[in-house]
Amino acid sequence: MYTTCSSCPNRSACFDELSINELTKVTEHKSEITYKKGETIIKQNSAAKHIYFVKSGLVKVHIENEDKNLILEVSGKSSMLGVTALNHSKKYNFSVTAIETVEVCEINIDIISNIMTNNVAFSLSIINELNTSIDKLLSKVFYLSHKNIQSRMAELLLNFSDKIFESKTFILPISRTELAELTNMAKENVVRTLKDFESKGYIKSKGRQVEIIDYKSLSEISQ
Amino acid sequence: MYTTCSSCPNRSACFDELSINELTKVTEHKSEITYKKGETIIKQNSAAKHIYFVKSGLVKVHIENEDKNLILEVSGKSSMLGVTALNHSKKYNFSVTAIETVEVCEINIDIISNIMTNNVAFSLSIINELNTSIDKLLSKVFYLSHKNIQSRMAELLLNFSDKIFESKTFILPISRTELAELTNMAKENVVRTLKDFESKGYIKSKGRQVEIIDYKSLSEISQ
DNA sequence: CGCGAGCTTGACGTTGTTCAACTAGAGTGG
DNA sequence: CCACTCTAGTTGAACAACGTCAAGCTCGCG
Repeated sequence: MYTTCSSCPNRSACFDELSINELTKVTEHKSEITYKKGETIIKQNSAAKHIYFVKSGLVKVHIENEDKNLILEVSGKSSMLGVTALNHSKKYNFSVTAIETVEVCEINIDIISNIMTNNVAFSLSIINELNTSIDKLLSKVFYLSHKNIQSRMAELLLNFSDKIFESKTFILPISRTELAELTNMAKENVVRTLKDFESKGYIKSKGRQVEIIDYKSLSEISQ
Repeated sequence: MYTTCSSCPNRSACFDELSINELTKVTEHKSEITYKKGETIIKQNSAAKHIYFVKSGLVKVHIENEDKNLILEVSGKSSMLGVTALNHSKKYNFSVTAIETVEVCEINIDIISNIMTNNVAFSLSIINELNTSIDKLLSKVFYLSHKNIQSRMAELLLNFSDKIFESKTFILPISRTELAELTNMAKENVVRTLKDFESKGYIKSKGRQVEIIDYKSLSEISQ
């Protein structure tokens, strides 16, 4: 289903700064693409040609490495991906992969750059977006250096519940192994920690199905 | 010693995008301030009123927390500090403290914002700057999640040698405790790791004096 | 029905932290 | 000038947290 950017309900916030003409220009130059689970949207270190916007579905943003992967975050609709390639290297510094069926709008980076050079409000909005990314990364650095596995898992579950699914019950969109890559722990410890939370009555879970029972306790554990 | 921004040898890269008039405007509105060791330049969570530029000396960028501190990086001349407060919260998301005598230029954030709304090239340069910060944070996330203490300490020493002091011999600008906060290890392990490197002939050290002897081995350890 | 990927469990080993005690050096007041 | 104190640094031993390994299990799918 084709959507014009001017009427897209899931567009990123920075599009609010565009004029009618600019929105039309973006609409004309964008491609809407559907990725299936497991397909690569952005490949780390490749030359940046496009900026991507998630219309629907969930993706994982991750750093690839010979021995050990690292998932930075799981994000969904209205996410803007690839803006961090707007530096002198012009390369993506992470990979993005669909973890379910995902609709993405792909816009040539030159179109975006061109609009930025003519529309300061849009540039400022991009700056705001980048600063949000920096905030997230600062939280991640804190999360990795100051929290134990219980705390990291609790925070992860609350994050899924609050930010991604907006519900106390949800289906984990990723495997145990990927949960491990997202929380920086061994996959065995993902299992053990989830079991522990269940035995303490904080959650109910079966396979990927999760229900948050005791939000307050999880919140305290996650600090 | 008063310097005009147009002739400042240590100014940040984004100033290259300013017109003569804009440089004059910044020069007229900036304050040059000297901070002594231990003095706070930016306080985390305070309302952002200024952007800071380091003219000389070293600062530590850190996140404060009740029980455990976290140093993000040590930076020196030409660093731009506080741009990440250009988001809707308008608060600094970290603290910056002088670790030696530091000369700083302080510019009102409204002056910077005003120039950004009139000069797209400057905004784009700020975007580039922010993307460099993001790259650094991505490296930090990787560093924290994938490297052991030996590897982290080796990387830190090489970073001081290559980036900050540009010399095989240097004097550590921070205490063992702060080294621990920067590498996310116990201060006891900072001591042990340094001793270990010395016993293996990778470095020579006495107090804060360090000499890199076997760059190659340290580089391998740090990956 | 059997295969395989992902999941689960327990035992064990390693890494790194914590604790407690000790040392060295710098600053202070008598 | 010498005791005194205070902080930073150092050391070893005990301990906890977490990862690794190996084996067994489950469930969807051909």
